[in-house]
Amino acid sequence: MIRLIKVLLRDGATREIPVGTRVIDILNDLGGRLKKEALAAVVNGVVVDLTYRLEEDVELRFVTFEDEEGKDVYRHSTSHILAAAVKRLYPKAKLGIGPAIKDGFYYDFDNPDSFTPEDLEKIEEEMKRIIKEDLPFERSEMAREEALAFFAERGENYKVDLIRELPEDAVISCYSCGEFVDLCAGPHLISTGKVKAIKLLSLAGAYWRGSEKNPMLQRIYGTSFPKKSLLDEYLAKLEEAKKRDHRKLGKELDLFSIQDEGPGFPFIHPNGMIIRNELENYWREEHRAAGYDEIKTPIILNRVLWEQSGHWDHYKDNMYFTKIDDLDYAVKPMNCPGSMLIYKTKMHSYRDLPIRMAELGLVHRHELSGTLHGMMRVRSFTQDDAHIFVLPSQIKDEVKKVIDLTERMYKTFGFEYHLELSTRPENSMGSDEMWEIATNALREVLEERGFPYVVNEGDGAFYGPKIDFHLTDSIGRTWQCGTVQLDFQMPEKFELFYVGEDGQKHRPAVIHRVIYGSLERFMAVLIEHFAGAFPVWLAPKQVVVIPISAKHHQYAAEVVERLKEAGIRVEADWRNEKVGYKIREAQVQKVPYMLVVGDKELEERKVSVRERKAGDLGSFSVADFLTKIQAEIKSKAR
RNA sequence: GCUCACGUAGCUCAGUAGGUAGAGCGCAUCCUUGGUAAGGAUGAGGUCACCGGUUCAAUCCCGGUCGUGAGCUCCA
Repeated sequence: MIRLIKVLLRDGATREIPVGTRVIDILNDLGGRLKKEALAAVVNGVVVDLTYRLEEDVELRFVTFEDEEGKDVYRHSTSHILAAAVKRLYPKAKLGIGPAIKDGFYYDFDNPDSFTPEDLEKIEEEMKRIIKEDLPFERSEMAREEALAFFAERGENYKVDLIRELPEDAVISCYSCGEFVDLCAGPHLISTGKVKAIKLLSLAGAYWRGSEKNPMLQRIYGTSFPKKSLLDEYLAKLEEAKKRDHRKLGKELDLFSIQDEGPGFPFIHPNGMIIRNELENYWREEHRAAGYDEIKTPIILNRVLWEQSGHWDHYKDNMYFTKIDDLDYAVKPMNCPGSMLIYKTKMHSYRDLPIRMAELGLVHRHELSGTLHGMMRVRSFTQDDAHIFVLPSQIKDEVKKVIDLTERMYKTFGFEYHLELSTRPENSMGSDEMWEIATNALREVLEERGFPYVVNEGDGAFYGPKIDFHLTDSIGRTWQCGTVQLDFQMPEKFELFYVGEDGQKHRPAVIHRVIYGSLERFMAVLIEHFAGAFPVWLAPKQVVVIPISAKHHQYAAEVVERLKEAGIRVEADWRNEKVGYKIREAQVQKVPYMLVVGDKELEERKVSVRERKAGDLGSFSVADFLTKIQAEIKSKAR
């Protein structure tokens, strides 16, 4: 008598099937689209192979490429195909690891010779062959000793490493496709033929297990999709990202430059300064309204201060030093100590708190040369910093206000964002209790406000936990910009106090926070977000007047003059060229408005308005155009 | 910092199997006065990243330095 078990499917239906039935048999029974598209199954919340045998009553659902779990299985299986191809072509290559990642997968190899881009093409061809062979992925389990011997015999010392690190009771499984066998927890696709469209993308070095003490392996990145059209779409997205690269646009639009004479120290050109000043103006407006005072503190301060703040012990590797009259000084990597000193210059009553001190502070940090990246990752940058000195009872309320302000400002630019909470790092100061209290305070704010958030264990600042804002740009990439950090350490180190209701000295808490993060990075993100086509309020050049021929120069000059008087950033293109040529130039420079003036406009005292995206808007009087553009600037329309 | 690749005119890039270089765009001058994404002609512009080595001769080969890119690690 065969025992029957119950399977609860996603639609709520229950099936009775003989024990030991494979999930694929149920799938075949279900038929329909799912039968073609299912990649793996989830049994009681665990992702398994389609060949998995059911032994007890379970909840079962199938996953396709639409599901994250499905994508992961798909890409992970493709990484095995990559490894199999590399092993065929380069038998001496040793295997590292090969996981699925966002948008694709990678596999690390230790090969005596380094791979070249030509090798990548060969490997891709071999992968296609393996896919064509439609080799089944087969799971097998091994005892620990057996697995160690198996991989040791094949010279796979990295795999041996991995097995050694597995917990005693772990099930050690391997998957094979054809002659290729890899240590792997799985699950995998039914066979290599399931993979339709593949592309190897790049080649890079990566330390074994992410530690610079270990040997460097060669990492091959790639991606795969169940349809060629999806792969093409993804590759087009990569192209689009390349077109938006702020380093490329920064050059083309003459916004900034980075020179050999100052790696990581950006030069901001006149066009870039216009954007930056607009950002600062907007920032000051919002901060004034939110009750902040603005300060400015020195860039170079005495060593003693940095010892007191803890930076000397916890941040020295990232700091620059100098000597003045034989005394040691440091260039500030953060603005907080300066703010602490200003707080200490006078007595504060509990009635004065919260005190919100904002500073657009230029900081310098020695980042590793290999991490520098345009204006995203630099060695000197201006933080839109603020330090809020609060009574312990005001902490949560102030953190909420900071989140509100951040939300307001990000909305202006059209960014969506998500939050991450970072907890105590290794090299940090203060007692566990203090960290506990601070971390809980931040967590409570997040929970009370109902914000979903991710926790980054051990990723906080050395003086306190933090909430980071990761904003999402117009093509779905995320960037860390804003952060709110709660700090009980600096007030302690600097012996800050306020006089309480009881006439006694009490310790305030400090909230460190930035909204843009750094003006440099924020500008870079903006450039990529808008693909260089800035909203009118930010556009370095808002209007170009285009006279049709020399006859119209005088009228064009009048128009320019009127717009200039109204505060519009306007220029005319006086060059001896045809209209189409001048329009193309303005279009390429992404100027929001072009005003064409010729005989007709001269006669009617009007301008023909062309908008960079919408095209020809027809003719306007100068006054009407001014009303329109000024309204757009005022509302910061996007 | 580490691995690999790269560094030629303001920009984007070609090139020389070792004999000191070329295109397009841009710029200048001239012709053209033209109505919504490139009119034509002429010209200027480079110690081929820097320093050393090999060679009769190096932009090219070799070594080093600096810088850039893709990643690793790290972060606003």
